[in-house]
Amino acid sequence: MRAAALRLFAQHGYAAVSMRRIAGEVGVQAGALYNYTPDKQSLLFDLMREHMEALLATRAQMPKEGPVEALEAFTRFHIRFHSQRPDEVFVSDMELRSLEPDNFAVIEGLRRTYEGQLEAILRHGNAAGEFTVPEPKVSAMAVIAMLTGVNTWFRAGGRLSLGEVEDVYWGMVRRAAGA
Amino acid sequence: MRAAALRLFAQHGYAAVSMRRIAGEVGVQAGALYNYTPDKQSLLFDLMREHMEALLATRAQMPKEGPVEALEAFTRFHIRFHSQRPDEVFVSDMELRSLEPDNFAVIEGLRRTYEGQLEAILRHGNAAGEFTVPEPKVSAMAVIAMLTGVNTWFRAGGRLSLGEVEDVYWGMVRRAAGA
DNA sequence: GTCTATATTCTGATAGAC
DNA sequence: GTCTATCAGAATATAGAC
Repeated sequence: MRAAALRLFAQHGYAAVSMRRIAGEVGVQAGALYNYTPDKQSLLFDLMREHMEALLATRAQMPKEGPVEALEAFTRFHIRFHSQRPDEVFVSDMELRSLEPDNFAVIEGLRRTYEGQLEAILRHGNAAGEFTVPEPKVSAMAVIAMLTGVNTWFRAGGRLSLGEVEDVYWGMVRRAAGA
Repeated sequence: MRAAALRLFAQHGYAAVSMRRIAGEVGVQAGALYNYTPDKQSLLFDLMREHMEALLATRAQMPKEGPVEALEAFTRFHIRFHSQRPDEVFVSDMELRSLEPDNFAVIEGLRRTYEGQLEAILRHGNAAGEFTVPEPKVSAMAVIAMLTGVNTWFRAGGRLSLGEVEDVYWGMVRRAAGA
């Protein structure tokens, strides 16, 4: 059910997908879904929360390094992690407005935590004299927006491999940071 | 009707907004809307098409310059134009999937035209020896994603003025391009 | 744990009075 | 050009049989 909901939400949007349609994908009737989720909103919220928690948990396993290495690691990690989960990323970016206020606050908090990690890397690099980033908070959001944009066009099997895409983006991020 | 639809589509999503609700915002009954649009899909499509055409028309008025000046002008223009039309940008980015195939193809074509203009600037800069951009097409999409990201956090009256935001982003774009 | 059936509300769109 | 009324169908969610 969760896999079907994720795919359908990504493709058509939360509001445009009915519980009947999710059930149809799974091969059951609509009523059966309510044995697995209390309602449609919880289904969306759980998908988004678990995506964000997986993102933070995976990043937490990365080694602590110097600013330049940390920035490169963040860049490559972000591209790789997000390119492997296009539906989760799409839903998490597009359906924030479909969350009820309490649920929105939770997801927003997780997003800010992630942004804060990149901001910290930029600040440490500035302090160490390795970066010249005038606005670490703004720059962190700018870099994340740039990196997440990979998902809008990258397709495996295209002209560039994912590793080559990482190289291009890391080159831009490195230069943008003044490293 | 169009202003109400734009705002509601941006806030709640196309599928989540009913014609009755748009009519309620306008202060008429739902049936009256059909004197102004043949159906809901046309309403969305017209909003998106006119936004993209305004974007291209406004850019067409900009003077032709050398690569560095053109890149700075593009950067500042993109941020300014998009920050003045947050609802149009949001709908145009988020509701591509709500367009019927023929309508999608039209909007997609307009988007590619715009991306191609930035790509051309980068290619000319490379040819003139003023930029060192390894992948102009990829870099153009990366820059546009980064710049459009301003809309997700910028609010007039915050710590930074729009001009200061432009300065920060132009600094990142300039360095990323190797200019 | 899935089914059928249903309550209740809402949907896009149309017809015809005025 | 807006209204009321309506069509035909779909929405979420629930109840109760099995």
